[in-house]
Amino acid sequence: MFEGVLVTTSSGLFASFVGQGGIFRSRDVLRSTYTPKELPHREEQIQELASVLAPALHGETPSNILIYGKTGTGKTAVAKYVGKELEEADAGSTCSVIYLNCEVVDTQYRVLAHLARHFDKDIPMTGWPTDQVYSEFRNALDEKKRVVVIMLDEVDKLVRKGDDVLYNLSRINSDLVQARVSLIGISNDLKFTEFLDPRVKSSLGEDEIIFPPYNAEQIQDILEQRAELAFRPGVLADDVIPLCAAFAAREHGDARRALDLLRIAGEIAERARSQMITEEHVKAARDKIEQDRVEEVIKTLPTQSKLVLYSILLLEEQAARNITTSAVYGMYKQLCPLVEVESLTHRRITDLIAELDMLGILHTVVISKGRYGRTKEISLSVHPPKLKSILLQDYRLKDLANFSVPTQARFGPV
DNA sequence: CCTCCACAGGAAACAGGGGCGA
DNA sequence: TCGCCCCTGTTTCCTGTGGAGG
Repeated sequence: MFEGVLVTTSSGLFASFVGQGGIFRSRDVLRSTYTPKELPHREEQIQELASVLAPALHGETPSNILIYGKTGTGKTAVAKYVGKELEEADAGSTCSVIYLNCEVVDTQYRVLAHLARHFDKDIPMTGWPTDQVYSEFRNALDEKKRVVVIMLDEVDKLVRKGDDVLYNLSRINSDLVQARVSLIGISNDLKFTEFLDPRVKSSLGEDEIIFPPYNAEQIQDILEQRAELAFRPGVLADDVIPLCAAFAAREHGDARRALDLLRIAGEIAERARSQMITEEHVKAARDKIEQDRVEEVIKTLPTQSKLVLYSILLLEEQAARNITTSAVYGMYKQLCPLVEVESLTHRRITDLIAELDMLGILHTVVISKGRYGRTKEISLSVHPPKLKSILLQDYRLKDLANFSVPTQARFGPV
């Protein structure tokens, strides 16, 4: 039955993927790592940052800057863009820009090693005393007259682990004879300076730039600009971009979300061998993103919460109607010894159920049954078989796989 | 209209693990 | 190194409450 098909495509497993026109011209354009040539609706911030950094071109030291803004507001893109422009505008090659992401490079040693390597210094991954790495870096830096702009993306991650680096870097200029350093801190936590050493705070925050969230129209512009590069002409249905923008604007103006949505919609359309991306694909993409989020949340839940979820799952499986907190607690009590977990109190389970409700995994309603008391009715908002398979991925719960409800539990003494 | 069920959910105490200064 | 404090998750104790049945 399938032989015919196999023979015709035997030229290669991927033949059908190569042959078909495809939707994407370049899907990387829609990834967050891509830095576009133009940044719509960020002209103001670009100007501000550029005017602060401009003195570097005359060999003067620019002020240190802190850049604030929520995720997906273009902080990193603007910083990288301006950095690139600065290096290109610099004729005498006296200034350079070093970008590093403090979420990846997250300790004092690694930051300094990274900086020193930028000047072709050989620094081992580990082993040297930190101050040796520091002086190595400083010497390399001071070899000639130049201005170095250091961009620290997600500085807040660095602060959590002690801000010694920031302190050292912020006063490195007094240690230098020829070279000059200017710092740019990028943070999405507006309050992170509260945890900062006051000296670092005042030196780092000489200048501040705030990035407001995008609104729906602005996101739409960004999407249109990227879509032109990312997709083949004519594959986008008219309402796709406005829809993506509307979904993302609802989530506090995060452009990254909008781009993800568009990219995933494209991937879904491509997989479906569709010639066009339609509204349906965008909705499917939104659902997929939401599903992935829920899956991630469930996977990282503490064991106790997973047990509670599993209890509700079992109750749902035996088609119990109106699942109450105490029914869940009864089931939970039975499960605990099976996985060798200390059981918590009823009160605590009430809270765990409330948390699961908050996360959108459950849905609960408080109802009063008059004479017969007051309870919470609980229902799952995740597809039960799916939930089961996610929960059983946890090795601690594997013993529950073939557990079935003892009958006397259902019709036990009243 | 009143009662009283069977819980919800607030308040406070508690446990124990980690970080920090002396 | 020790003691102290703080933070988070938990327990204990408690008060509050919507509405069916009397």
